Amino acid sequence: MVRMSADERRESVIRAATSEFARGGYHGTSTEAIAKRVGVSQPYLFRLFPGKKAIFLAASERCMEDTVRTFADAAEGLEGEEALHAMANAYTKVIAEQPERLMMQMQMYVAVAAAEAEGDHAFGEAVRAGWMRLWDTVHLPLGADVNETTVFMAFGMLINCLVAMGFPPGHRVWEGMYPSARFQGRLEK
Amino acid sequence: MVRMSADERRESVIRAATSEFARGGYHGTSTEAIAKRVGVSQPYLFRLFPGKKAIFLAASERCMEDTVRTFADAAEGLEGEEALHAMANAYTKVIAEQPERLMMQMQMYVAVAAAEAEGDHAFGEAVRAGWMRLWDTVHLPLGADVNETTVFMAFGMLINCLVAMGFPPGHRVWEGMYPSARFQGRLEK
DNA sequence: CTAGTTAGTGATTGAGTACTAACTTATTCG
DNA sequence: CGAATAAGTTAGTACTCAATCACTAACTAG
Repeated sequence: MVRMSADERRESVIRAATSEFARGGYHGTSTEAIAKRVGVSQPYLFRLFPGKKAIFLAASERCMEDTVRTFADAAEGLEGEEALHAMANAYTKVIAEQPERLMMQMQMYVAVAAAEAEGDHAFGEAVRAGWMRLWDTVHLPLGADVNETTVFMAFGMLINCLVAMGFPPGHRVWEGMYPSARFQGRLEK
Repeated sequence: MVRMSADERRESVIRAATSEFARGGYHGTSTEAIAKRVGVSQPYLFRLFPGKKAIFLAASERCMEDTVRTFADAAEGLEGEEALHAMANAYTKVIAEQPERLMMQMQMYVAVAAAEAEGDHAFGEAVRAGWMRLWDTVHLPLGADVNETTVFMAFGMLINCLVAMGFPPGHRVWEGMYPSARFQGRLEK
């Protein structure tokens, strides 16, 4: 038996939960599945977190945080066309290497409506705040142009949806997306 | 007691299921909730459909069909900029009047990954086929320009996500989107 | 070495859920 | 009318799942 500090365990739980929730969504994922992936007993999760919802929230916030950082790091020190190119490339890397992060995003979005319908207003607030943080993070490097930022985010959401639907790389739906030369031409105007 | 033909009932079930699945997703929606909304006993659903998955599939296909028709009708007899404007307006109307159709789309997309992970390849195939039908439907009126079509679809997906997250009308995230004059300027180049 | 704390488990429970089987009621039509 | 058929219900089963409780094993400070 490998013992860890509670904080380290919580980290493991967040990672495992992200993978599981990304696949099955909130309701399609059992706490037992998460526990199994962590390598810990199911009841122990409830000592690390007050409940399943708290685990989902933690995974959601981590997901947003990671994405914000991805873009912030990519665009660091760059501006305009160069920043755009760098951020697009960074996201391309995420698509290939961590598609579960995109899926977790999607699961987050659809979970808001459900939560709000049940009276849980806090979750939606957190997700919207995360989105605004993400928005602002790409907005400045892109020259604070609302239209350009909106297009950038739109492409991101299209990518998420295409990945969710399982379109394989190389399929014609990706044609209008790669290379990010597309973005470049757009900014030049 | 109001009796209906099985086919009529199935229609009611599809409509009710769309509303319920849009909110809770596949796993977050019970067949009892659907039955209640239809006004029929829960076991009777299993006489109208072979199982819950079949209901979800039927609702998904209907959702795609409706969206394809929305765009086809809007763009009928129009081309280029005019078609773009008409389709954008049509979708704006859907956002306002039937947000559940957008949510059902999202639920469909995330359900594909889960289904595929469970070995159900057929559902994903159906959704991807629907997407391609939708793509082709907007592609021609937009002048068969891959880039324009991709941007159009991207905006659609961004809208879906913003609606899912519950951003209210008038919020600044919508700024870069309305009016669809945005689209017009884009095509003129 | 021992007392206290922290990490972790096993057993269980109560609520919910997809689906089945057997039965009942309305409608149609010869 | 009366029998066949189609629409619908009630009761029940087998199962899953989040959460609780009572307990044990490991680490650490004095």
